[in-house]
Amino acid sequence: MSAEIISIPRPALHEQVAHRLRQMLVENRIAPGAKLNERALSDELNVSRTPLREAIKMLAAEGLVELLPNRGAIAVELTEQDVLNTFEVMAMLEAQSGELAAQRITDAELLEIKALHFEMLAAHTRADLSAYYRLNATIHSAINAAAKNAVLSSTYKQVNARLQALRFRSNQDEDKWKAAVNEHEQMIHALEAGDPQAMRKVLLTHLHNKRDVVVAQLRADAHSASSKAKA
Amino acid sequence: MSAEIISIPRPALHEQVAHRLRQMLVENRIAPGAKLNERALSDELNVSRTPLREAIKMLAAEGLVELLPNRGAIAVELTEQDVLNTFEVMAMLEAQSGELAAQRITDAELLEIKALHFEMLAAHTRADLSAYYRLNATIHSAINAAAKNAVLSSTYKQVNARLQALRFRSNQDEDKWKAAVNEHEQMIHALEAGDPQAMRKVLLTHLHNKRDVVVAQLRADAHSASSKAKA
DNA sequence: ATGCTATTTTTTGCATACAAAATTTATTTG
DNA sequence: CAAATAAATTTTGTATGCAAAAAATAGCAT
Repeated sequence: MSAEIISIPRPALHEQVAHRLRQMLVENRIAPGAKLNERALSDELNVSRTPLREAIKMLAAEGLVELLPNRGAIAVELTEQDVLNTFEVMAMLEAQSGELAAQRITDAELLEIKALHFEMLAAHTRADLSAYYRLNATIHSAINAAAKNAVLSSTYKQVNARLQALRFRSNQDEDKWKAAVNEHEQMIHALEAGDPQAMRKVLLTHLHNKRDVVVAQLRADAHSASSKAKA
Repeated sequence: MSAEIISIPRPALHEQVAHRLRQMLVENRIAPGAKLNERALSDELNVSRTPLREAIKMLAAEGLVELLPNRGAIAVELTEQDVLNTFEVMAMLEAQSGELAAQRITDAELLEIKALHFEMLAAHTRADLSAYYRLNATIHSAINAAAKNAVLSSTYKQVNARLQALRFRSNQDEDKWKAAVNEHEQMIHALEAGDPQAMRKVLLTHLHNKRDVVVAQLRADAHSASSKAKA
């Protein structure tokens, strides 16, 4: 019997475009509230408007852009209340993921999370912010994957995506960072111990703190923006 | 100052089409696993393929259809494991909604939920299954709305949509129904008492039971299908 | 008949064309 | 000069056309 021939055809254009648009949104190359001009984007991405529009519709369903009838799409602009609401949901998704992961994680998965944790410490030591955030996100994804629930994972990814644009800029101070690292270590202990409730608790704390950092940053940004406007 | 002129333009075609496709999927007019033929659908819905394809992309992002590269889209077919995973997420979303609702519900919202509850009893008494399911869904949506978290609501709606096609058929027996009604009454008490933990608990039980009903139905269907195939 | 290959047909994916709506610019009027 | 209005431009929304891929059919060999 021949092995299944898995052709890996490059993803469809609308998928590629959706991917690139997500990146642009997360990296704030498209600012919150900014219009997504179809002609400009199709020029920039070298595709026709058809797959571009299909991608935009997907992002709208994901909650990353807002569709204005006859006026195209804009990047979502989260109010502080939106951010709080989103964190309320994220906290619950992470708590549940952690709880399930503590019950279902395999040894290999746990080892990988430990390894990622050290890599994250390395990135922080090198002051490589980009790598640090990437590894942090990867660790949380790994915990999620360990929960062995695809619906939970996809829901998590989708809600989390809305916050990525914010966290990309949020720069926490040394104390907050130490607390975060401590919480990550507690997570690893809880996973090792197979203690779902401990896992839930530390993740709720972790998300709570993350929320506070992001909201503080948000307020600082809003303030500097308004004083800039005055000047 | 003139009042804001709110033109209520009929929604864009791709929205209408998405809505109708969702309905068709929920009502099993498009069976799980069935192909969504673009030409056939655009004929049936009297639209060109462009808005149809945009709608399909939205449904894909919502998890209602699956996109097969170069082979179009099919209605998602949930395995039993998928159903269990989905209920695991739904239970958590409902539990959290209920917990928040118990803290945030207004008197008016509570009264409306009570009214809906009696309407549901009426529908059941008349053996009006369709109205019964609709009212049941409306009550759960109302609890959700009372949680005052738009992100939670939209997430809830999206995950719930995947189960609608299943529940549409699931016919519970009298005992199960009495238990469900009892749980609904407990919910109302918990909301009145403003008791988040009681609310969480009863909703977890409620979803647990719903899951069992649906899974049992699913297994019965699978069995009758396979014995039919044999004959 | 069965399995394989070639040909036709269908279907999807993408680009383009056209119509309708919104936005911008120009013009007019007080 | 400001406000209002009208014309021009841009932008979105939808339909259609064409190419590539997949599916179905037909033909052929064993």
